[in-house]
Amino acid sequence: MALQIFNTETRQKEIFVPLVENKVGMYVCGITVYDYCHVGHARVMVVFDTVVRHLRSLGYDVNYIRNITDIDDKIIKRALENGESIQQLTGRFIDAMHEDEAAMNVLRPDQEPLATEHMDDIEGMISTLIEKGHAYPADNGDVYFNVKSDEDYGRLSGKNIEDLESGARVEVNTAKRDPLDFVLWKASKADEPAWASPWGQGRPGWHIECSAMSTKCLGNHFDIHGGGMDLTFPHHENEIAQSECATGEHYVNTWMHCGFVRIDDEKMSKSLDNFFTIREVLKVYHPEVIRYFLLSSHYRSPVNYSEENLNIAKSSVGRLYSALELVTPSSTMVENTDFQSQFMSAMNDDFNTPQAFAVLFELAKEVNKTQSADLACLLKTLANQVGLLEEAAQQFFKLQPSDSDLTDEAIEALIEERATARANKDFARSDEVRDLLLEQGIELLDSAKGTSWRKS
RNA sequence: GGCGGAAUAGCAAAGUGGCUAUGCAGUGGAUUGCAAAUCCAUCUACCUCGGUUCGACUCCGGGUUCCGCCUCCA
Repeated sequence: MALQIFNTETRQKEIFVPLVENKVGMYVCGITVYDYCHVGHARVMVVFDTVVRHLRSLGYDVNYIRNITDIDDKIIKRALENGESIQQLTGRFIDAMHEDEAAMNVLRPDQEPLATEHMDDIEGMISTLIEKGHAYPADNGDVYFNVKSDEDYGRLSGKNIEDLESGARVEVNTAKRDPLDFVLWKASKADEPAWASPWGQGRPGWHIECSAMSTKCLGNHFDIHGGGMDLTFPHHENEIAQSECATGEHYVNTWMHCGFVRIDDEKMSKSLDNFFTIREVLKVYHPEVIRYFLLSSHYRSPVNYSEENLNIAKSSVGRLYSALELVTPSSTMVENTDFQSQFMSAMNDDFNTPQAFAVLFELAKEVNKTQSADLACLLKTLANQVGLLEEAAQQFFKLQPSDSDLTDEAIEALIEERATARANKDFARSDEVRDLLLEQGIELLDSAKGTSWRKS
């Protein structure tokens, strides 16, 4: 089964055909760095990381670009509040973002362009748009994109200009010729950071940086562009308008958008102040549990953040690891099994991770039953393709975040003591030790090979 | 108001015009000194009303409810 991807623009799954054979150019809208990343950001990171991993496993040479927005109104405001420079603020949160990603097994993109480092490209694209009559400098020093000059405007989000006009909110900005026009270049006030431009001191509008940087990194026309669903309109719609009006070429073949993380059936977002940061959640759950949770529903569906659902994810990942704890994977994988082809088919069907997970569970059952080290290797290999089961199995169960104060040495000592008691058939003491450890969230598992432990 | 997406067992979540999805939890059994893990068996489903069909959870139409975008948002 060939890879099919749901394209937001056509609202259907399409067989993926890259522009250049065996190569994929992919751009994903990253985050604006003025705070810690939350679980909603984590989903975008994990989903597109999984997309890239799968494309690579299919043999594509992927050039994965994800930008960082390091200049905008919120950044300016937050830096002012904190009494620090913009560079200090963004630098801190870029580092924090990289830590969070690394924790969740998210591979770094090939390039992470910063808006502030591409002012020339941004300026160039704005100039071209003005030359071609698609943009105009206004009296207040701003430069706007003229939406009416783009006949195709609205095709990604399925909106038409008339509907947008009738639904337009009260426009306070009178410098625009039309309420639908959006800003490409913002004139700066006296105390704001500014870059020189033919239109005076200012900074870029939000949408233009992605058009300029994606074109710079991937060319005028590339394969895949992704982001969260909330970016479909206006951000990506505006990107298409800017890019296609500037270059005269088709901009992007496949648009991918991932669904929201919800809390109590509401979108997790900064403006609703109902978010959990990645680092908060990592204090309670192992990174692979979070990763599993985020991939346990299809990327376009909403996923509900709750303790119950995280706990389900924890138990589920535990089941997969149990198989690998029971059977040490060999170094030779069995190729061309049904499991492998089912797994690949699921992933080829618009990255159907829940279906792929079902295959992993069936494979885990088979590993448990047959004790096949080769199948265990297959399980690990396939799971690795979606960034799971990368830990040593024994380690996974010991690395669960918990409140226990016991050191590994203390646990091992108690296990020793219990072993002696058991050898002497002192089962009362043996059970005492088991209960003692259980109170600390430590579970003991006896087997022919001896006693192992895990944090519950 | 415009546009778009959802409704599946206790919970989570795929999928299909007729055949056990899967995971978590529950129940019974095997195993265990006792447990856990594992294996076997097992109970709970497809929002509602019509239509098409030999047959619909799956297709079509009307409802209902929920969510998102239309302002910054991943």
